[in-house]
Amino acid sequence: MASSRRQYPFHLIEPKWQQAWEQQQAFRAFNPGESVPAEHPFAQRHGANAMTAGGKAPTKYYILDMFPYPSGAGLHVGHPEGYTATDILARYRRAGGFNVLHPMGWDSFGLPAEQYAVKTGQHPRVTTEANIANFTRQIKSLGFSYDWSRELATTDVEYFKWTQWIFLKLYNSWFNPETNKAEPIETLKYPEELQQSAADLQSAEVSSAINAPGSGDAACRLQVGSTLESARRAFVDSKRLAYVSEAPVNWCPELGTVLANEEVIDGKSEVGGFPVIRKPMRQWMLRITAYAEKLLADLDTIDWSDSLKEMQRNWIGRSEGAEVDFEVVGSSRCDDRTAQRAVPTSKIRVFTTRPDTLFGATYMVLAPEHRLVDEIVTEEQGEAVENYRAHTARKSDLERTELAKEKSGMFTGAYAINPVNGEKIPIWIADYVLASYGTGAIMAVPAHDTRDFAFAQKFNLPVIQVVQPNDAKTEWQVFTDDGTAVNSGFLNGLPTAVAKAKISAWLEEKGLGKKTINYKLRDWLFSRQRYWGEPFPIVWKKGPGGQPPYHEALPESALPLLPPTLEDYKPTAGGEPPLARAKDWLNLPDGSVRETNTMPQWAGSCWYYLRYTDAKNAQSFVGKAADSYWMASNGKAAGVDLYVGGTEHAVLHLLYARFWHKVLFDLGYVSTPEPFYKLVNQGLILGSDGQKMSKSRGNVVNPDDVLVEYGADAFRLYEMFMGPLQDTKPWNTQGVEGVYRFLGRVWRLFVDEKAETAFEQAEATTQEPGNQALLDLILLDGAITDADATPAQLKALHACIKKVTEDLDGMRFNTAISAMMVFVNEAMTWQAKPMSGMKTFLQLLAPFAPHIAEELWARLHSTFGQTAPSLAYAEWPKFDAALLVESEIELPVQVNGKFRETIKIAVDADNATIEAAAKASEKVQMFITGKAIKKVIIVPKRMVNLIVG
RNA sequence: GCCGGUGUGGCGAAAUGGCAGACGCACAGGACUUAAAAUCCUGGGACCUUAAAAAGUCGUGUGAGUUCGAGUCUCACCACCGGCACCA
Repeated sequence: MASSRRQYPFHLIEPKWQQAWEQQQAFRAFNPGESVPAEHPFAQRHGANAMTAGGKAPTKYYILDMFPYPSGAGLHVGHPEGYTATDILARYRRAGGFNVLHPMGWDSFGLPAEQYAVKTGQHPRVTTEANIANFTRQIKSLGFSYDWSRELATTDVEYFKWTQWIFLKLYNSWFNPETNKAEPIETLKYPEELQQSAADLQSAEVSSAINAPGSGDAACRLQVGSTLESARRAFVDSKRLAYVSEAPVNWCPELGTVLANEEVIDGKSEVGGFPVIRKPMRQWMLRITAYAEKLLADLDTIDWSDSLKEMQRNWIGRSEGAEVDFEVVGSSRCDDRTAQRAVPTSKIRVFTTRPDTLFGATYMVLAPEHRLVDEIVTEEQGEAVENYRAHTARKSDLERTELAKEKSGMFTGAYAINPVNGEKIPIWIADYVLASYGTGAIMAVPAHDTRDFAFAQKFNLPVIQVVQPNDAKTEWQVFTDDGTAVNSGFLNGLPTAVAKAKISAWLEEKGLGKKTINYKLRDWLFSRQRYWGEPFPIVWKKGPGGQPPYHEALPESALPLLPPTLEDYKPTAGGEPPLARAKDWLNLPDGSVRETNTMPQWAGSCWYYLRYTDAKNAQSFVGKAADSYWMASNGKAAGVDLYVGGTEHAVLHLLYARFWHKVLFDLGYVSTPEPFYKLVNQGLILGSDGQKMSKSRGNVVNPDDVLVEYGADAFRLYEMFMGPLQDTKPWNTQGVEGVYRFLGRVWRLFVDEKAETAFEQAEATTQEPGNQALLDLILLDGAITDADATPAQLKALHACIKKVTEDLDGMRFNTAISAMMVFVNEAMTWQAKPMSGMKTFLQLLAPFAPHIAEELWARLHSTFGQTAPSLAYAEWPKFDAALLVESEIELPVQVNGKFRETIKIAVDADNATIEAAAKASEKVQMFITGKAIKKVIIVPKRMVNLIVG
């Protein structure tokens, strides 16, 4: 397989041009206000003052790759697929006259470096930096046109300082439902009872004022005897976009940390596949649910693939329905605590998407964790219910999922009244009802819900039909679609949609319920029990008079908050996060202690695209001018113009980043509501066996090896030639050989054969392997002259310009490359090669294979005594449609819709001429002689179809 | 189960409703060479017929439909890939 002879000296050309680009900082992007050095190619194209106050700044084009986690394994061939696509487009846009921002950086917090630290005691920063160095080397060897002056890593102190700063903004903001946006916490008004004096304070009233989701714990803290101050604090804390929750979380014992819902797959950790259990813990949460509606609605304003938008929609999970109150009857086990309540909790609120089936509700189910369970359970059922609750509490998510086939539950002994018909229905608890969705309680309509039906079957509960399928043949049992209401009193005969509207209005009128929208989206669990992450800029103060401690944010001036240096990176023996080991860091002089959790890896990636626009700003996370220039709305486009990365981030990174961006937008720190206008997912590259690449399968391809053998240009070209960017496709090393041969043909199209031989001989005998001077032995082919191109040559060239340009606009890299192959195949046959046309071809090739294009471009100019302008900034060629017009075309002729022959005919021939020519064709004659021609269909310039009978 | 996507030669793929398989890989034959490599040229969906060809028939997962004409549009189904999954 190894080629014994290089197709062309890429091993000299590629390092040469990579150095040249670096030396002149060719791909440095200039910010508004910057003056450009006169010798920089950007200045030569756009003027040195283009970016200064009076200058005419070119339109920006922000093209971004998802930055990688710098793992110890180094780059695999999947990374450069996206990077090559974006690089080609970045170079294409630069040639098109745009000011292109194309940066690269590192998502460098993360678990592997920490696990290595736990094992070896090596500081994660050391590992991380070594890995970044390796990634940098690999990425640079591919000749990408990144602006390295903007390089950043999420682990940089100067970067995570601002990550912490954004956290403070979240902490110090609340979502105002009236203005429908986030606002500084200062605009939050206390409810009336908290404006009064402490003496008037009734804890029950305060509880009722606090109804934000996830605020149950805050309410718990409001015991009788709270001071006004702590009550107010609890109220404010319950509204913050970053808040503390004591709810059950996904705890992964193996990883020693909690995980976000999104990081748990089938009850196992996404990383490592370890079991995850539910465990109540104190955690930091971000109130992403406040943005559910905006995150959903704004999907319509951005250009992402349908499948990706759909994934986000499903994850947000909006559903419209109604909340209905059911009165509880029967005995209530009143202990001292509940007896004191001013208003007995005699109502159970449920959420349903099918209020039209209310007449069919034959029982109710509460989640086992529902807070009313204790109050309604009867004496006789007390123990059984308690046992059931204990049993489900022990279950992990995995067990809950695995046991889902078999429903379980327990009768509480209590009954509720169905508000529409006064029927008494039993109240059960069951773990198929989730505490965290809706109200944590449902009305069960077993006739028209598969889960309720299964439950009713198991526990012998009645099933009443209330919807009649419109198709009479359909069985009504477990019919969950729309139909017509039956056995439903005043709803009878109404189609489902109408019945829903009518019952909703009726409920609202009677004060029994109201229309409601629910979301599957949960708040984002934002803390991790790890070392290698951003520490929270939070301290815990001692509560006055023996009250529980409360949290307080550090001032911005205290940022960055650095993590302490540790000897041992393991969690403490008591299960505290590793930061708790650093006693002098942990404990502050005034007796307060620092938060020991750290932020998840997603934090840093939520805003890195903003930092790139102003990477060195020491005053602000991003400057106003930089933000509004690079993230500006260009007509409809807003934010990053093109973002390319893998689908694995469809709901994690891409949802979190949109959320942060919207908060920053609401608070006035950024100028656009969405971060990424167009998003494209590159497909997976499989091993040559068609399997996912993995070490265990031994099918991993290392780019370094490919580069040694074929060079960066061939590697880039192959990655793009394999197929459409979005598709999953297998790697085939012989395919690399194919594009490598193509580059060899390009080389031989330009280079004199004898000079090539002389070069090879000299290289074989030289002592210096990388001797650049040898390249001077290369002379161009004498057939390249400054003579005019022939019409045929111009046609071939302009067809190529047209195809490559259109395909680049549509991101069809594979067909663009094939168009260049067609051109080269034809040009190889030319006796005389016109210099101007050859130059133009190099411009087309340059985005794909920049090194060989630069080398030949430079040689072409110097051979003809010209100074070569920068290829990277040379104006993209335009095609001349007039040159592509044919005087005569081949027209396919069909008889009865079957292709029979092509005829040559003038383009502008009229229909009569075409018909005559078609009939005259010898082959066509065979099929039409002796038959009557019934009809002739002529599509100009397309085809002729003769219908005979 | 629900949602989204994909099915075209030996392989990667290409085709505004109009000549299916461009371009490339692998393969076969030839030229060059003492020979090989590299390079250059030629061939190539299947079937049928033939000494060879020409001609012909079939052919884009399966089955229907729309149309003068369908890989492309519509409906039903099958397979594979990705996502979600007790969300009321």
